Amino acid sequence: MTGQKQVTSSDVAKLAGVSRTTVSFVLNNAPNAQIPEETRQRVLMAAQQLGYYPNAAARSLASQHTNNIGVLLCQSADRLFADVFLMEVLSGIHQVIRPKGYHILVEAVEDVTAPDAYIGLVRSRHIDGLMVSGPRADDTQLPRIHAERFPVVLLGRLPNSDLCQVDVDNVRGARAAVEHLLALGHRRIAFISNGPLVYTASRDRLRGYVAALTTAGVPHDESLVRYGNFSRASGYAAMQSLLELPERPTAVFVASDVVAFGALAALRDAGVHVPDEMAVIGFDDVPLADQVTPPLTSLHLPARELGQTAAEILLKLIAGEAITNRLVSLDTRLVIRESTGKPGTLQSQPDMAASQDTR
Amino acid sequence: MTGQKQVTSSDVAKLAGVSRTTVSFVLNNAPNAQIPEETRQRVLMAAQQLGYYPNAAARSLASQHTNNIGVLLCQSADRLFADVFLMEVLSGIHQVIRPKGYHILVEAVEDVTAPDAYIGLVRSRHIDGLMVSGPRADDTQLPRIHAERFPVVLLGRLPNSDLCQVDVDNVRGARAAVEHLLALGHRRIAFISNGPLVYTASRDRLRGYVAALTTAGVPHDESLVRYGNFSRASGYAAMQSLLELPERPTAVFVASDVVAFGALAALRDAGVHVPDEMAVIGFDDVPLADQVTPPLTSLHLPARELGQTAAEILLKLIAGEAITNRLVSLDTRLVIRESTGKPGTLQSQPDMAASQDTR
DNA sequence: GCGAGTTAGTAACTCGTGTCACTCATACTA
DNA sequence: TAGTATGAGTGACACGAGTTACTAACTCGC
Repeated sequence: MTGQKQVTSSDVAKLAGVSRTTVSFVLNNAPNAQIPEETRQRVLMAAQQLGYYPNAAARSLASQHTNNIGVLLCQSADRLFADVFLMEVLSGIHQVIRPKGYHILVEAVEDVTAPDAYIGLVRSRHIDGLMVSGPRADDTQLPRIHAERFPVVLLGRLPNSDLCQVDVDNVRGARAAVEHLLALGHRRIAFISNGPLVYTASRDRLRGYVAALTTAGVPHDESLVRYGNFSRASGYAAMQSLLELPERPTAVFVASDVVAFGALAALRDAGVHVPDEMAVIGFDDVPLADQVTPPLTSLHLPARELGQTAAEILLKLIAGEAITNRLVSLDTRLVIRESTGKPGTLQSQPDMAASQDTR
Repeated sequence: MTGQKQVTSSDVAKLAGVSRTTVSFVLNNAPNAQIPEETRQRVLMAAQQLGYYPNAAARSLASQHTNNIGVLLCQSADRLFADVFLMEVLSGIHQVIRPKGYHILVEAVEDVTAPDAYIGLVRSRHIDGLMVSGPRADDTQLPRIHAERFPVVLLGRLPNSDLCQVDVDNVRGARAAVEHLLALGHRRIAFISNGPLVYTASRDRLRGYVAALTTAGVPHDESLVRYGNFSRASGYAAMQSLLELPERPTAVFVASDVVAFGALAALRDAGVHVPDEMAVIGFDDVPLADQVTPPLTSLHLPARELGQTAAEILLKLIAGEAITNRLVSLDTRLVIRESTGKPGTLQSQPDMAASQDTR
């Protein structure tokens, strides 16, 4: 297609006056072969001069590895948020993987349950390892691939699986959120979930909420719990419903920033002042969480770090190393803004590794 | 690494009782070879039964194409926005490319000016074509790759280049924004750029602003122009400066939503009501443009369509087809929200293909 | 029954690199 | 001097598929 004749290792060998084998040894720093510095330099010069780049396909064919890792995106319901989140994750993966000479093959799949959704990627030896973002329990290919001992790391939780998994510690994050509200003096704290409880993340965030209350000796009032569905609208509705309660909560933990935006809108429309009449804390710390009125206190997801650690694990798996810790949980970071009260106005009681927003 | 023995076409041939050549012919639907249906079925069954997937490397080596296309991200200054935007673009590319059997190799590069930044991807025949997002004029590899007649499509503008380019029509978009304000009756309209004028996009948006005013016979007042730098803070400062003018504008076109968020904050802090005392219109229509107070009227960037058209062009280039239109401009779409006034309250004068926000 | 034309299928070469096993000097040892 | 290391480098095969040029068998017309 390009019309350009490819420079091969034979050309380099010819120019350097050595055999092709020697060229290969020099360029790959073969540990066994002894090559005198003088020859080495001659080969390197020749390669440089000709602008030689080894053919990737030939190299893969011979060496049995591609230096590609696959990133499979099974986009979940919260698209909007997933977008920006995933780009950060990708960036983290890239950061770790590039210095080792790997490339990223991105694959999005609409229907993971299709029998041929992505197994071809693995079987055709397109990639050396696979990263699955948003794994699903009804994915039948994952077990098969795992059974073939193909390196796989999941970004997200998949219960009852012994695959390597990297995820955010949703329970601890939710706990931290509620503890922050408790530390500010709130006792009547409501909860709006990010999504339905079929999602592990939603379940875990609810669990963290309950746990924090229990630990603090605050009774868990079921009537203060509402469910969102990842959308702004669901947050609006949930908050409206909470406002109709005979005894209003003084604070609400919304397990998703986007849903929290809806809640904020509902509060504004109802003329309820945030944070004086109602403190609001979100989750995810989406990029524009500090742009709304009032700027939203939230829990920052370590997206880049998720990508990095997952990539490190995957590289180990590819190298055949043993993984000691198959379930990694990364901590969220509490970012305090104005929606929970101006810092310092109330009792400021540093409960966790909380950081002021410095964007 | 995986320990699993790969199924080869020889295995399939053996099982089907034919030669390897026949297997290849059947599986690739070779147009020349005549294969009776009965044999065809036998081969297909055998392949199916063994779970045969052709080895990608071997296939690439023999056929001289990889079925991979590279997407190079040269992240620009407006990172925050780029993230979500790029994911949309990727999605569009994927949509077009996947059905044709192509995969996406994502590569981010921090320093494009490095002599070896990404040319290896091309030279090593890792990919069949390249898409460059955010191309830069000081990129020295691009001309070299182009000279080798390697298929390349740019996402963005690169003046003085005969490479294929797909971009948003920033001039027309800006024009539409200002025309909307004019149609609402505004005459004193300020401008805040998204970034410094070294960026083509910034220059074009300014040009569109001036063009719209000129066409409408409104004199262009230089004192109403301010420059942002992609950040919220720059928008805040720019708007403050505009508010200090002896004769305030009644509307402002901010050539970036993020910068516009800053402007909105400045207006709120100054107690200026939007849109009654000051109409504000943004550009980009970032996902949370409808989440701020008041929801921001903006121009929607067709991110997915950008990816799609770029992908279509790249596929044509790879196939060796001639490209008639090397400079494609996609139109933005005016999304009217509350920051320019409730629709219908003033004279509603449909100026362009404006659509109500239906998110 | 014979050449021409078609059908069905294959042997053998190619793609470019990695790597094992082996050679040929030269240097060192006893 | 014979024998053995060691250093420097190569020949040849493997990797798995695409593809060209060819053959063998079979059909048809006369």
